[in-house]
Amino acid sequence: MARSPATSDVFNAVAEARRREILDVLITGEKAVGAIVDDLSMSQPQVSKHLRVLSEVGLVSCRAEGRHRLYRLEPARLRPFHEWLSRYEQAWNDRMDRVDDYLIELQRQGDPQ
Amino acid sequence: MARSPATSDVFNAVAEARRREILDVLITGEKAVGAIVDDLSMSQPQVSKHLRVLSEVGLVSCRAEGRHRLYRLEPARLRPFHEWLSRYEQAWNDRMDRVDDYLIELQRQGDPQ
DNA sequence: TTGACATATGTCGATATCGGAATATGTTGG
DNA sequence: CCAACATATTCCGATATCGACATATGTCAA
Repeated sequence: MARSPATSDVFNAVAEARRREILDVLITGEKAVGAIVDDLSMSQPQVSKHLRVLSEVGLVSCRAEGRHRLYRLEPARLRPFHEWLSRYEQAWNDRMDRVDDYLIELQRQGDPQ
Repeated sequence: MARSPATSDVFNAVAEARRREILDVLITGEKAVGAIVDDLSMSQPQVSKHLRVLSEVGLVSCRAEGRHRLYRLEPARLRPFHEWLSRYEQAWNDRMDRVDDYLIELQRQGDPQ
């Protein structure tokens, strides 16, 4: 057997740094593909392909305006994400209560990379 | 050229469903590898490998107890995640304000998968 | 219609990744 | 030391994915 599907869920879509960059650019509002290409330094096909992935997952939506295609962030789709994270908030807080431990831990861990 | 590194950051570590399952299991507290193997239905080597990835990113820590190795969640490492998400909260809220639009949108979008 | 512009799609090579099976390392108790 | 157990590592084939390049599709303007 091999790898499981992959790019088909929000988690994987967001896992790619380039795609996060695109989402970041779209925070300010609707943008055409060309505008994104200019903002970031990526080839146009790349941007289009990444937009496709983001689109398939619903993280962005698209609207035609003349010969341009305006892509727009769909923040609602980040919800699964948010919900998943919140399940860990409690564990997080439990640790945070013991501030000393937390600080010691940060020190001990350092930056794993 | 080819794909960029990958498994080396929190986003990618969490992108894999199996790894999320492991994290879920660890929410309740420290567990040995064998216990995780039992809880989920994964082979022991798989679990060990995924734990390695999670460990390299700092999402779990490990402590030896006899011949067992107890893995523990490190929720603090989810912070980058949380911060990234919060950048989108505003965009999210802006949309939520217009409740009608939101509902219509949910309807229009359906579930992309 | 034609040509210019905007975007999408297809192909390709290099590499990463997953899961499975076998095996290596490490630890404990007798 | 040895056997049994717990976990880690290595090797493998199958497949996904990325980025680069070339090309197809689509839309406007004259």
